[in-house]
Amino acid sequence: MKEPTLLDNVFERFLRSTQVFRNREVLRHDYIPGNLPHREEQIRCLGEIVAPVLKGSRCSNVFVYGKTGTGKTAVIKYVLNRLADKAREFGAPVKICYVNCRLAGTEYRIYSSLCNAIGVKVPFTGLALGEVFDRLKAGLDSRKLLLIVILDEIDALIKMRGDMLLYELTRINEALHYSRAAIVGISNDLRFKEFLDPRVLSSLSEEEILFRPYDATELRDILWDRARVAFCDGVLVDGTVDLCAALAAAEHGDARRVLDLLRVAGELAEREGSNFVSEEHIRKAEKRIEHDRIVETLRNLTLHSKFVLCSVYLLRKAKVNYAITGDIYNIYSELCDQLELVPLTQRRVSSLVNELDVIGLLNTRVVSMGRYGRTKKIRLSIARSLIKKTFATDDRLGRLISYAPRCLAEISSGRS
DNA sequence: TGTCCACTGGAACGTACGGCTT
DNA sequence: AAGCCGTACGTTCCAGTGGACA
Repeated sequence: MKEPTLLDNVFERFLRSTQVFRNREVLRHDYIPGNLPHREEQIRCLGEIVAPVLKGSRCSNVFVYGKTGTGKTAVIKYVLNRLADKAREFGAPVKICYVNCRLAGTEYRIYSSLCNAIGVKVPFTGLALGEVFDRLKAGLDSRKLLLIVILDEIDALIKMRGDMLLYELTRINEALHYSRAAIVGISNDLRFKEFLDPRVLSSLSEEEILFRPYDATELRDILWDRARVAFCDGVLVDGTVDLCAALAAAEHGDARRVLDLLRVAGELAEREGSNFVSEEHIRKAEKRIEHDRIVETLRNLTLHSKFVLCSVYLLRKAKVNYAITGDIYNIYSELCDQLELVPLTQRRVSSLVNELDVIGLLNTRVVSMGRYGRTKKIRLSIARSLIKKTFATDDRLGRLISYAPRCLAEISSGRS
């Protein structure tokens, strides 16, 4: 008989523990529920816009915008899935193609997704953009289809590549004789319209639908809807759902975030072997999500940004109240020397400090110290322990975390 | 009131690289 | 395969800045 391993024990405990989730998939971002509370108006509006395709006419282009987690993608997928069902029922030649522009990345890949959706084969690469577009038009016309193209995160594409693709797509019907295409553009950025050519804008925005953020009451309804399916009966203690909703409402009414919060809280309860999810679990989940976000951000920094952050860390460790650009640059250069790397210029390091400020790892403020010049006061805005823990696992940075810079004594004598 | 410090941050430019295009 | 192009990353240069200090 084999001895049970550590992992066997983990699995055993999991299987024996009381069940928290009935169906945790319901809490994932990509799950499309059968009911979308507080989006009835948008559903009806989009439904009315796309309905003409059931009678063989082209529908208007639609421009949908709203912040992340306001239900744009879910509503559109929901409505167009239903439309596709109805179209099959009535034998209408409708084809729907969903493309996430940010994930697709290039115009070529977007065209090639559209080609694949209507059954036109194109190589992964190698063709001129114009050629792929021509094949799309030819393929579309020969199949006599009503194509609805959903371009999600369209703002990401425009910012990266300009609006050429949208210009071509909004004019595609001029080149078609037997088919018609309509575009549903989805944008997270409300100012995105400013980037568009007026001709593209007027064509794309034949109809517009706005998704405003959910408030706490609406988030609570959404959450209850999902929670009833996701969790076993009696698992959610009174007040947990309300707390989740309140926390997320305070941060721009993002429904995705609230679902994450509840899922992670449930997982924490599950691991503890608890048979209910309490407010305590929600608080822990919030900390866990924030912790994971910071660790992920730290890991993904470039080497030099890590060095800059490490310099601020070392200053803070030496009890220096605040750092200024010059100090940080001195320590940073010393760290580079240690690893035999050529340091970047102070100008560049100053930009890196700004970037670290923008992503919330540093807190900076431009100050004038009179005769002693104008500079920037820089502080850490995350816990020192988090940096230590994350960088300790890195070969090179692990050494630097415990390094004592020579210039530190001079700095700390002047400013502790 | 003018000087001076220690930068800030904009602009122009160079280089490397990945991916598109022919 | 090779050229082209856009982008990211970085450098160099420099005008501008706010307040202590003489």
